[in-house]
Amino acid sequence: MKTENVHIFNLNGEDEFVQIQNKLKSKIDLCNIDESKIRICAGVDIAYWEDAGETFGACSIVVLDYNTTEVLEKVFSSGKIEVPYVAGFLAFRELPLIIEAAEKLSLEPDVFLFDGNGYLHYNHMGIATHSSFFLNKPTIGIAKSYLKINRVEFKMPANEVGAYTDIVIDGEIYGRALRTQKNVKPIFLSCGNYIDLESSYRIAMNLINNKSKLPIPVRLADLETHILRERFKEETAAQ
DNA sequence: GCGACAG
DNA sequence: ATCTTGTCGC
Repeated sequence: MKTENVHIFNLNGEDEFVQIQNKLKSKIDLCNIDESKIRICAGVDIAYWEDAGETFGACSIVVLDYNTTEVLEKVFSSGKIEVPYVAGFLAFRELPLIIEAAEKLSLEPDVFLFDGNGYLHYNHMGIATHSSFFLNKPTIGIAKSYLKINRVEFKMPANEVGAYTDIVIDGEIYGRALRTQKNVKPIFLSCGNYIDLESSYRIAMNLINNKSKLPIPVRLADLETHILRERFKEETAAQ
């Protein structure tokens, strides 16, 4: 699948990162979507490892039939990670591998689910939102831990599958603490882009089974990156 | 110096 | 994210 050429690479420092975020932020469109038109969905994740003092990563995108959750396609990419992890700038670290993998897709997913936040971000520009500008598709953010913004804590949702509490910061809904399994900590859902929160919620819940608290596409991508890491670890170490 | 900190 | 064994709870 073809990705949009949004320049974000070869940037110098966090000041330029913020400039890019501000520029893209103004183009965010949390529009309503027609869920009945969703046929295929995708999960995106990255795993890391160290070798000779350098950091490497493997990205996996797993494409599923939205209705049957049958796996339709898997693509990956791997390589040296050049950008350090800094909370708030995850996209600049992970996007190169994500784009490389997305370019290998023969299918065009109707929606992408990311391991990380979207609109629930200091600058509304978490990885799910930022990625949408390359993919030109609706995206959803699924984080496993809470990113606190302006010292606002989230309210723990009821202990029932599907229960949630909205995360409101300065009067604006940023995302949702969502219970996808009973007796399991909630996940943190937010719009990526080109989609509304209610649709994001329904899509995420439609992709939950009793195997994981994560939506199936994200969970499968997570598992896949671990397999890829074992494979590439040996290949890079052998050289 | 200390705490915060998506992945 | 990753390093890692046992162990508490349903």
